[in-house]
Amino acid sequence: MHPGLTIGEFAQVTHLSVRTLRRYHESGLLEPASIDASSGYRYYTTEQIPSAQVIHRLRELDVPLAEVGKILATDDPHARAELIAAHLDRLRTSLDRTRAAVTSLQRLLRPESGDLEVELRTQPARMVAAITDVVDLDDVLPWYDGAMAELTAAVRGQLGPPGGHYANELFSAGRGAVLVYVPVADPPSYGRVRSVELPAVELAATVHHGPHDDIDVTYGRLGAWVVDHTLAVDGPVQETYVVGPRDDPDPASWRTEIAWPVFRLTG
Amino acid sequence: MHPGLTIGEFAQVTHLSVRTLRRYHESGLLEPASIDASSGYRYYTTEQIPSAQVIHRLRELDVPLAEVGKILATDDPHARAELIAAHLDRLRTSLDRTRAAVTSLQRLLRPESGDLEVELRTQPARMVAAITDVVDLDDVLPWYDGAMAELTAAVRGQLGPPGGHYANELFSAGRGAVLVYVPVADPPSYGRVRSVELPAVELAATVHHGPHDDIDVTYGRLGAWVVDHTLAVDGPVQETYVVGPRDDPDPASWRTEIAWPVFRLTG
DNA sequence: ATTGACTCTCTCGCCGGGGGAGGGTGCACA
DNA sequence: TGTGCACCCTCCCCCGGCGAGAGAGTCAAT
Repeated sequence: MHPGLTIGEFAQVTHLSVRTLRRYHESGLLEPASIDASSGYRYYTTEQIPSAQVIHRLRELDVPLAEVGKILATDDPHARAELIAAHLDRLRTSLDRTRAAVTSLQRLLRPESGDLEVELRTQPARMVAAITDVVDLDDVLPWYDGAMAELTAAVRGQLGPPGGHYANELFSAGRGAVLVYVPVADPPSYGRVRSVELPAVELAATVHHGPHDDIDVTYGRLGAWVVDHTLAVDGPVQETYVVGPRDDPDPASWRTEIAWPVFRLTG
Repeated sequence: MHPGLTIGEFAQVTHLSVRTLRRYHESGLLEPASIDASSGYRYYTTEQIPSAQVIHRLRELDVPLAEVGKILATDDPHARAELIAAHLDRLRTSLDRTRAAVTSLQRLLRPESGDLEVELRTQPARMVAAITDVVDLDDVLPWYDGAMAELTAAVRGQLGPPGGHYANELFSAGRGAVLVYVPVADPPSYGRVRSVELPAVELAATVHHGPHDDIDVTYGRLGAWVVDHTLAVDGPVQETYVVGPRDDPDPASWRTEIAWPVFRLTG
C-alpha cells in the first residue's frame, strides 16, 4: 500500500519541524518506519505519533536528547518513571537556584549597606578529623552532606563548629580539592575519616549571615577588603559553619565564617 | 602603584572563570579598569566586583548576555527594574510551560484510553467577522487575546462560539497566517475587523477537553485518524472554542473543537 | 514532458560556555 | 643577570539543539 507519511505530513500532525524530525532520526530517537532505499525518503506511520509527542514533551522539559534516548530505550515502566523522576528532581533544584538568584539579585541591586567587618588573625595549627576529596563544583553539596554525615558519625567530643576548605581551582576550573573537618581532641581514622593537621595561616575572616545562595557576594566583599589592604589571597578558602543546618533549620539564621589565607604584599 | 587585580585574581574573588571574564570583556559587559597597552594584560579593581556579581546573577537567571548589557547600560533604576521584571515575567511563563509539560507528559505515559470520536462533515461556507494577521508562534497567545477582545467589542449578536484558523506553516516554520473570527449575521468592518467568507470545506473534527497545553496530543490523534482513513490534510487547522475562557474560568472544563480540512486520497 | 512542491545531504551560524595550542609577560630567587 | 615558572595573551575548535540555505534528486498532477 502507501509507504506511510512523508516527513512533511508527519511534521504537520505532530507539530514538530521537518528539520527537528531529521535530527531525531540521526540521533536515533525516532527511526522512521521505513526509508526508501533509492531516494532516501523517510516514511513514518501514525503509530509513531505518540513517541514523537513524548519526545516533544521531554524536550520541553529540557531533557537532553541523549537522556531522551535512554528513556525511550527503557522498556520497564518503573525504570522509565525513575529516569523521568530524576530529571524532574533536577528541574526542581534548578528552580530553587533560580529563586535564590532572584532574591539575591534584588539584594544586590539595592545600595549595599555598611562596611564589612573583617578580622585579620593568625590561625594556629590544629589537629582535626577530616575527609578530603577532589570533586566537581556541581557535586560539592551532596558530597558535603555525605562526608559530614560520615564525620559526625565517626567522631565524638566535638570541640567546635565544623568547617570546610575549598581549593580555588574548584571555582576557576570547576573541579578541585575539598576538605571537611570537625575539630576534636583525638581524631579517629575510620572509613574516609583521617586525622589531619591544619597548618597555621594568616587569615582574613568575616561572617556571612543567612543562606549560602548569597555567599559569593560576601566572598567578593571579603576579596575587596583583602586587596584594599594590600594583601593577597594565598590558598583555599576556609569556611566555618558557626551556625549551620544542624543548629538551626532556618537558613536565615545561619552564620558562616569565610576566610582566605592571605599574605602581606612586600611593596 | 599597583595597576589593579589581574584577571586571575579577579576571577578568584568573584568566583567567575578567567575565560568567562574575557568573554564578558569582549562582549562589552565588563570592561577591565585598565589594560596594559604593551602586554594586553587586563587589570580590574575591587569596585568592579559588584558589577561582576550582578552579571553573574543575571546569567544564573538565563538572561542573555545582550540583555545583561542593556540592563547594565541603563542608568535609571526604574527602567532597569522594568527590564529585570520583564525577564522575571518570561521566567514565570516558562515555568508555567514546564508545569504544563510535566502534567501532559504524565498523561502521555499512562496507556492512552479509548478511541477518538471524530466527525467527518462538510462545513458550508459562511460569513464571519474576522481579524487576520501573520504572527510568530511565540506571539500567538497574546495576539489572540488582543484580537479577540477587539472582535467581541466590535460585534453584537454572536451566532455561536468564536474560532481560529492557524496555517500549518505556523507550526512548521514558526510563523504563519492566523485568523480569528466570530460568527455574526451582519459582520462589521471596523479597526482590524473585516467581514470574511470562510469557504466550504470537508472537515475531520474532534473535541479536545481541558486546557490547551495538551492540545497537540489531540492534534496527533486526529491526524492519525485522518491518515488511517485514507484522507489527507489540506489547509489550516480550524479551532472552535465551544467552551472557552469567557464561558468558564476553569481550563479543565474547556471544550475546543479542532478540525483539519481534508480530502480523500484517490487510490 | 514539464512544473512545482517536496525531499535529500551538506555546510554554516547562533549562544555561552570549555579545551588546548603557541607564544609573550611578570616576578621571585639564585 | 639570568632562569624558571606561573600567569597572561590571542586564536581556533568543540559542544548541544536548533535554524537557514545551497544544490541536487524525487514524486505526482497536469
